[in-house]
Amino acid sequence: MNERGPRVPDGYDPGAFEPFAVTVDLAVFTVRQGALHVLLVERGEEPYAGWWALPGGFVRPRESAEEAARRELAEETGLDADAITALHFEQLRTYSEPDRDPRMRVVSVAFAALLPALPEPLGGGDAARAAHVPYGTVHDLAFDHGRILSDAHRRIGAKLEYSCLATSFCPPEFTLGELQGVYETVWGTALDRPNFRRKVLATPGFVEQVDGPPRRSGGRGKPAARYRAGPANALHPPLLRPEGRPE
Amino acid sequence: MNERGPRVPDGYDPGAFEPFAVTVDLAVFTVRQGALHVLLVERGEEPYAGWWALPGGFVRPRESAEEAARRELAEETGLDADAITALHFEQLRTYSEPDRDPRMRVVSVAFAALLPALPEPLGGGDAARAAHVPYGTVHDLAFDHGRILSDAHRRIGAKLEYSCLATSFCPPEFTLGELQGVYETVWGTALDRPNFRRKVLATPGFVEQVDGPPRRSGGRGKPAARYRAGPANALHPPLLRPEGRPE
DNA sequence: GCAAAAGTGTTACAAGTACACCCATGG
DNA sequence: CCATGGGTGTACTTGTAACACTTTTGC
Repeated sequence: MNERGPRVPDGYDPGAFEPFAVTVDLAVFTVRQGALHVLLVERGEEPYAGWWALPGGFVRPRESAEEAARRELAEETGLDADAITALHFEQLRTYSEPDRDPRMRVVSVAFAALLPALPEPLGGGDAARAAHVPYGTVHDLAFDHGRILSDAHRRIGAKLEYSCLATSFCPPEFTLGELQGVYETVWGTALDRPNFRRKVLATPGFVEQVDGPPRRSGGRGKPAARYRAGPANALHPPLLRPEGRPE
Repeated sequence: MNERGPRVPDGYDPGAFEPFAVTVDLAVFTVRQGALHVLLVERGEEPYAGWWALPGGFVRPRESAEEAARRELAEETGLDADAITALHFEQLRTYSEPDRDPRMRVVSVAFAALLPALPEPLGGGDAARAAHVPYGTVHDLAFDHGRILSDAHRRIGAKLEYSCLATSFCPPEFTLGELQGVYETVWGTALDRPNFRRKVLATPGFVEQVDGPPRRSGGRGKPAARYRAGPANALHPPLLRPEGRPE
């Protein structure tokens, strides 16, 4: 039967169907010290007590999944609302297998978010235990979160190829070396610097040079010019990874 | 608060939160007579009685959204289970704005499906009124289905660029002219035939030539060689549309 | 001076674009 | 014999890959 068609006129009685819980799960990525990190929280109760899990929570009655995702991220990281609205947020897909949560029927909308490597304000939120963990070091996540996380990683990697997404991993001003580092850590491959440079600068609106003194990127080496993200959000032609396979 | 964390120990009482209805909505595309068509159903009841809408329905207590989508499509088209499992099915995204359905809180997981232009078995299903409508001719759809449909169209168009998806629009055996027609009708642009041909044949596993007599594609012209879909599902390098902008 | 990082140049090759042209069939 | 769609060849342009080389800093 099709409850939205004319054949089930009582299909809209809120008590006529089994209730679903709707949650959001967040895959929050950061590039720190040349390694890709993910924000994880430690569960305090059964099931999976003591396990690492993706941050997330219930969608409230009067908010959309996107709003819930932003709210949860704010609570988990302690970032203020302005910072949250600025960063890249993207719906991944929805996980709805009947037994993905042993307690009840939970349908979860997964999101990916990209953070620049800010001074770590964790603990400012109300999360019991939360940490940016290097991607790939925690293999057993609660529920189906391991699958969600690997789906998110694959998606982010693919999007770097044809979008300007990489700047979302960077602070407001960055060097081309840092930008290249984002690609290299997410993809796990080395890139040719001269070619990367040309490619980025040849794409109009990807990055804009910032006037002013060049920036020191730590210790040795020639000071690099500073750039900020440009208005473009698509890359044409795409910046394909060496042996890349999309999707 | 975060009901999946340790701070809300009663967060799992099924009655403790407002119930959500979870539905699936389907954007079912076909290429017929050189035009892109979408499967729409006419609503029989309020709200939006008499309006065209995407087919869809509630997710049942023991099925995933993917299973619900396949079941609904079978009911709507009358196709048998084998045909349904064979065709391309893809989760698009989830629409969760609180007021997208005026009656109650409905979270809908949207799917896109691609059908080859089969002999139309519509009415074999139990849909009141369903039809393959040329894409773009119906502008006012019920609920937020207009938005879902345009999102689906954009996604399908983008996926043609880097996946072997186009063969899903074709019958088991097809000509390169028909395959090119799929690209041209979905993208709305003309393609150079010699280049298209070379590109497709140069991608290993995209199509495989079928031995046997060449096929007449209607009336005039040289008979074309027949092909079937190959084992590949990604296109490397991608087949970019003339002035394509992804996403 | 040496290592490290930024930045420039060059060359060889692969891929995409835009055509002109021939082939087989139906009317 | 001509319109129509299938199929081949080719020159031109663009993009990519690889790598040599110079510049500017810290130590």
